[in-house]
Amino acid sequence: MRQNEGLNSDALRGHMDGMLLAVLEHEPLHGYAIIEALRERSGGALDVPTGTVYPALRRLERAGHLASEWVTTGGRSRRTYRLTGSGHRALAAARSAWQSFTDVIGGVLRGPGQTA
Amino acid sequence: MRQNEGLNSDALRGHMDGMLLAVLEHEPLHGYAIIEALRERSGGALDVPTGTVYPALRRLERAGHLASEWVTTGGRSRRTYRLTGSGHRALAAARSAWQSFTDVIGGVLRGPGQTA
DNA sequence: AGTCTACATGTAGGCTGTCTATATGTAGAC
DNA sequence: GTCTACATATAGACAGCCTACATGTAGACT
Repeated sequence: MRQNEGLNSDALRGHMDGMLLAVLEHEPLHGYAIIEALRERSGGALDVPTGTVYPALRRLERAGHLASEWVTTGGRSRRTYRLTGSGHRALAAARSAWQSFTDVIGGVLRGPGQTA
Repeated sequence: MRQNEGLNSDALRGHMDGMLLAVLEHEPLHGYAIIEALRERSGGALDVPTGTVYPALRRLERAGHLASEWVTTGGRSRRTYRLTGSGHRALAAARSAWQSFTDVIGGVLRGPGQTA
C-alpha cells in the first residue's frame, strides 16, 4: 500500500473531508469505491490508506454530513455513504474555503507584487 | 492574539515551511517581522501565532534551510534568519509541490469533467 | 515615577488528523 | 487449496499547529 507520488500527507490535512464530500456529491459510494474514485480523479496521485478514509467517513457521519446504510450486492456487503443536506452545504463551504486558502497561500508563496 | 479569518489551521499544515522560506527569499528577517510580513502579504488573512513561527524557524534552521544570527539595532536584539543555499532549493521544491498539490486537490474538489 | 503599548523571543503541553500496521472475512479465478 | 481482489475496521505512532504562559526592552504619555 504505497503512498501518493510527491504529495506529502501533512499537506492533506484539513482537505480530506472536502474531497470525500466532493466524491459523494452525485452518487452514493462505499469506502473502498471512494478510495478508487480519489485515485482516478487525481490521475493516480492520491492513494489514500483505509486507515485514513474509514475513520474520516465515520467522523463525517457523526457530524451529520453523511448518512450510511449497509447494502448487499452479489453476496458482498458494503456500507454505503451518501451526502445529507448538511453535507451539501459543507461541500459548498469547503469549496469556498479552498478558494480563499489557495489565494492566500499561493499569494504568499509567489511573493509580493505578483498578480499572476 | 486572534486567529486568521476563515482559514482553518489544519489546512495550514505542511505549508508553513514554504511560506516562511518565501518571505525570507529576498531579505533576512527576524521572527516578529516575519509574522508581520505574512499578515501583510496575505492581506490580513494570516495571523500566525508565535508558538507556531518560532519553533518552525528553529526546525528549518536545524534542517539547514535557514541560518540565524543575533543582530542588535537601537537597543533591540533580534535573531535574524536568512535563507541558505539549501533553503533556496527547498523553496523551489515547495513551490513545485504547491503546484501539484493544488492541481490534485482542486481537481478532486471540482469534480470530474471540469477543466477550469 | 508609574503605566501602557508595541516590540521581541521562547517553551510546555494539548489537540487532532493522517499514517502504519494489523485483524478479519468473502468471492472468484486458477 | 491457494491466491488475489474486494471490503471494513481499529489501535497506536507521529508531527505540526495552537493556546497559554513566561520574560524582557523601548518609548510615549501622564
